[in-house]
Amino acid sequence: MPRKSITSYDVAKAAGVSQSAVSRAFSPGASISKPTREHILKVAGEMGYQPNAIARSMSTARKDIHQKSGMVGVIVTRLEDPFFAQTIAEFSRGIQAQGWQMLLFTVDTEAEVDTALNTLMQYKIDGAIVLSAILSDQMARACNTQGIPVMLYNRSAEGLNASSVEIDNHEGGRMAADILLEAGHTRIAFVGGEEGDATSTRRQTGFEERLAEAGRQIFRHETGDYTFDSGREAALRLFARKDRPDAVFCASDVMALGVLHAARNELGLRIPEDFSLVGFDDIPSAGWAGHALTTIRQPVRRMIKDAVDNLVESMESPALPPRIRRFEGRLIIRNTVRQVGSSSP
Amino acid sequence: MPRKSITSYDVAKAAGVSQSAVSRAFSPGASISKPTREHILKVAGEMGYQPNAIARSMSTARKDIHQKSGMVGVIVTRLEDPFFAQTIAEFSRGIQAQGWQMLLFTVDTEAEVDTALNTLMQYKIDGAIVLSAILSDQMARACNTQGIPVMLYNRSAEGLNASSVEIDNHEGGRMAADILLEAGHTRIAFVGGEEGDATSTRRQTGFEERLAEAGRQIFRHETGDYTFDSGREAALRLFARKDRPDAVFCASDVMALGVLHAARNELGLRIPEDFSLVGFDDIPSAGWAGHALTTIRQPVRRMIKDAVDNLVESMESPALPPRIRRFEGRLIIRNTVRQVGSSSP
DNA sequence: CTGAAAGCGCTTACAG
DNA sequence: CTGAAAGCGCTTACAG
Repeated sequence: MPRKSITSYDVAKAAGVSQSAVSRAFSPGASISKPTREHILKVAGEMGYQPNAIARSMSTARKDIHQKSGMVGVIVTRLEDPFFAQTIAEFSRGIQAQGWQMLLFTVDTEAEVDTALNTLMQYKIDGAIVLSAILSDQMARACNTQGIPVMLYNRSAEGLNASSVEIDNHEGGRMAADILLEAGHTRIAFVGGEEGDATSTRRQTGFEERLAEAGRQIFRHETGDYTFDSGREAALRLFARKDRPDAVFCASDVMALGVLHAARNELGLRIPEDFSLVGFDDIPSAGWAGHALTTIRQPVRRMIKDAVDNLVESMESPALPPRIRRFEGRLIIRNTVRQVGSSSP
Repeated sequence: MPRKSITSYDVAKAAGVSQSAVSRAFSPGASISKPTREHILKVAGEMGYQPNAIARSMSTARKDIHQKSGMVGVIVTRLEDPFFAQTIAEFSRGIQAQGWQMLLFTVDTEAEVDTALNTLMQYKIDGAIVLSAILSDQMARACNTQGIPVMLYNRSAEGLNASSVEIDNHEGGRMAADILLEAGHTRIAFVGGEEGDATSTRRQTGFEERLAEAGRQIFRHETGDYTFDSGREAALRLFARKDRPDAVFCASDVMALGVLHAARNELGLRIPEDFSLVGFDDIPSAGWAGHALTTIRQPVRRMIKDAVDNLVESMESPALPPRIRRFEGRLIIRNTVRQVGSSSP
């Protein structure tokens, strides 16, 4: 027995004004006298009236102007990953704080991003955030002609008409190499993401570059998929052979924790006595006492605030050109890297 | 230079048919001939036309019928918590699989749930999911009269006109007590959520009930807020005194991991040699090799599938009465509880 | 400041 | 099966 919800006409009748007046009472800058607005708001409150956001969005469509829905679409893969969970949580708060709603779309592979965005566009989102994935050139153009700004997070744009916010992966890779070289390591392994993964590739490139400056190169390369289990398996492979690495750099904390747990509890190795370990991201569990993972921290809060602010600006001024922003990571020294001098007898 | 997006009128003109025909071509069961539909779909495809979901939602509003938007609102607190991250990830996939979109609202305290729901209702959501929180009686009624079914997850309803899916917390508490009693423990502490937290209270009640049956009671009670840090602090308090517990049951895995890390790495205690530890939920990191936490598993997949299916049914048949569903947890024995007989010399 | 009216892009009885 | 038209609940020029 659902009843029809009450509309601005109902309120108008009850308040003895026109429907336009009711609409104006609920529009912040509208031209309406203070007493009229207050009276209407009072009557509306008593009746439990709430403006219909869908109808508002509908009527907001004008010639050559993108229809405003008040919603921003967010596309994410692997939401169960702590790094993304934290990211989505921050985005959600940030978007709400600015008065927008978040339409969330979960995708399993990067290939689905275009389709997801397409679906979201049918809902007339005012802007889109794509996490750790890239969209096609064609899709970027479609967003562009429809006046929908796109923000790439944890990826960068390169020629696509999209803003982006990401960590300086190359420099982060260099930092990781730095501390491992400083500790005197020589057989340094790298556990990265799958072949072609942009983030992992950049971290690796920076890492190798710094290694090369010291006359070294990666001792062994393993591939994972950013899950704990893939880190665990990489560790098993890494330490199965006789010539073991004396240090491991992982392209993410989650994988590093997989390495750490497998090494300590399945392989009986000590960290950092038997090998040093460095991660990337600084997710909450990296700091837990029993992990104390040395890692490269991403300033997530600042990065997300920047991303949200920039997207909001673009949604409000569609003419704004896209902006690419890169943040610096910071080395967080905890207990998984051998101290200089404390190693050799 | 955003261009106006193309509408069904544009397609109609290009295809030489009426606008109604275009609309029908995109409505699954509509009365339209196969050749006409195919022709329209072809032309539309070439033009890149996509129906406007907002307009569709608008025109779907009819007398005494709730306007369908195709969106379900989801309200969550603490999305950064692994348990909720996993939950939201599953909900997102489940909702999408059924053809709905997810409008996500993050809230900091339970008091904000009503307001959040109110906002979501302005967007004419077809249904709502509230995670680990309860809404007011009044709000439940408002949803009811507007024909919006509400699904409570991880909470139960009791008289509210809302469906719910949750674990049997009472029985889960009993299970935890069971294994601890069986291991021969006598000084059993409990780390729960804040005063009045429904979930924690139920787990505690079941736990105490089983303890009482064995002629025992809780040795010490600590309070946390479901965060890792609060578990850590509870452990510090618990083991600061001379008369220490020999077992700890935590109302969540996250808190149990806080206890575990603090005990091992800050207090120098061994688990289960110095005390046994049991958690609740079985989040992914509970199973990591270095944790191997004994816990009560929630069948999350099944629970969420059930919740989504039930909500979808209610959205499609508004007359359906709410349904309360409780799932059984399962004891997952790992390495944090002392084996029987291996304790005393 | 206020009201009457057009328009947003669809869906769906209503007639043919 | 098909088209003309009303209607969904708003916003916003346009006149007063």
